[in-house]
Amino acid sequence: MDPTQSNEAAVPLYKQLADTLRQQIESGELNDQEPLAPERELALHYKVSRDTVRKAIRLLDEEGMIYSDHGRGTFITSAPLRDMAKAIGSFTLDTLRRGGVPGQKVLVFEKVTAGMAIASVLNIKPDTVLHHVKRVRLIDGEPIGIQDSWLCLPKGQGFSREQLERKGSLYRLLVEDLQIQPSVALESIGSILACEQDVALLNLDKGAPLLLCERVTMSERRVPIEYCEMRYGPSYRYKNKVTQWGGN
Amino acid sequence: MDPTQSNEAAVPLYKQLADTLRQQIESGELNDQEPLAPERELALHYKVSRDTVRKAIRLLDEEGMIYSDHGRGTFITSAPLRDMAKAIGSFTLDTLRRGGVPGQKVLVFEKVTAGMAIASVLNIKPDTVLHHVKRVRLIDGEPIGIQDSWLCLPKGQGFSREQLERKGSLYRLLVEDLQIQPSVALESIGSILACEQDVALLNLDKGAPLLLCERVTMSERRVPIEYCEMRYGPSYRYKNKVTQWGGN
DNA sequence: TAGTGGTCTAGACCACCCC
DNA sequence: GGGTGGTCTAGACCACTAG
Repeated sequence: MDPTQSNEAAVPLYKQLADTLRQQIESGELNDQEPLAPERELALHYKVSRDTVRKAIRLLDEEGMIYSDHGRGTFITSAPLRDMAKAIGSFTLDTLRRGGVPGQKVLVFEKVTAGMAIASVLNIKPDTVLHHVKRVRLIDGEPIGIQDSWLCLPKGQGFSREQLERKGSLYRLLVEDLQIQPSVALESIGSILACEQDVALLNLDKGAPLLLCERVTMSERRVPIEYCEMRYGPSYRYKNKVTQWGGN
Repeated sequence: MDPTQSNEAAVPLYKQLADTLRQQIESGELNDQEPLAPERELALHYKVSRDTVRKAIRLLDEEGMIYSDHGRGTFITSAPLRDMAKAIGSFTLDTLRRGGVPGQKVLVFEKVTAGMAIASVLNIKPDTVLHHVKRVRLIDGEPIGIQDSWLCLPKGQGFSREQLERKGSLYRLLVEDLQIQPSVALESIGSILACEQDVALLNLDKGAPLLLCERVTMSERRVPIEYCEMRYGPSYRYKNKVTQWGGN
């Protein structure tokens, strides 16, 4: 627990501590709704300052692993709730959690120039060259949804169809191969009737209702990097966590 | 900027500072994508520690108002993105932002005993008494969605139909009248065909696709307080912000 | 009243970006 | 090299909860 020595990796102390605690929780060393050790005690035990402990706790809180009650203690979220929180934002993890095998079939892989609509949401000039990828998402080989992605990558960066098919996940390709870390995405979600192509690709009945999700993904500098349209059949459920309360 | 004196309200310093900065941004004193003053400078100017400044900045970051870049500075999110972030999680705010007038029509207001399904998601014993409220949501008087809520309130607490109709918002009723602050909600979102009742209430065509959103809302102590089923017609778009990346 | 989390401070050093 | 945000510390006091 010392990032100055062995500055290999150089993971911050509070992240190391969070990893340690996360592992303890997931391995069942600590039971649901049981209190964690008090912050001061953890600080003493791991030989870090209380502030560092608090940062680790905050991280785990944001992940939905634990929560703090003023004056009472810090408690472990119940296992069902933890599982649900983990499934959020990840087709792959959610599928695995339900015991399914995630997959994809790449239908279209091309470079295109941005039209007005996409240029507008990505905040770029029309006719900028984009990567366009159209995929069918599979669970246990069954088609579940269609994803149309338009990516605006930094000049000189790109990837091949084979690279994407090997990774199996566009997100992992961005992070691992292109060093691009998505930080925030804004989504607009609605319903729509399946068109003929949707019916054919997803193996649905005519007139089936679809979940339509449009997403703009931004890098850490809040530069839009991807616009994505997703269509899911009625059997898929999108998971979400709400933490902002404006006054519904 | 001193909570020890005039301990009226006793709003923490970093929240006061966040309010100040938020107001400056919204009033246009600072322009989009312009850098904020450096943290050390803000600390000096407002006579607080740098750590307090950082807490305020973190708060505004979570709200989507600003973002920080290591080594470069802290910048103001562009206005369109700020607006979109503000609309999240709030039917009322989103509607107002689009220039509409939000409304509601209460269809059902009753006390019921929990069935097995609802008892399970709310983590309570079956036959516990719940408030059941069914409403149609309106924009400019037009029906947009149907919401079915089951509320599990602390013993002795309750509210009347008139109270709800006066507030116009179940959320505000919880916070202002019952001192219950929602902290996290987990949602499962999918699509479904409108049934006969949906068609009639929302004034849709037969076979219209609906957005179905099921939500469990929890209090600050992670006690489930509400289960809600929402059905929206194709004209409504649900807004969402994604900040967790597990590996899509 | 004792114990917990929440806020605040002052100062230090590191990591990153850009000139 | 100079300026920025990111991490870390040690200690103080406040606010809330529970026995």
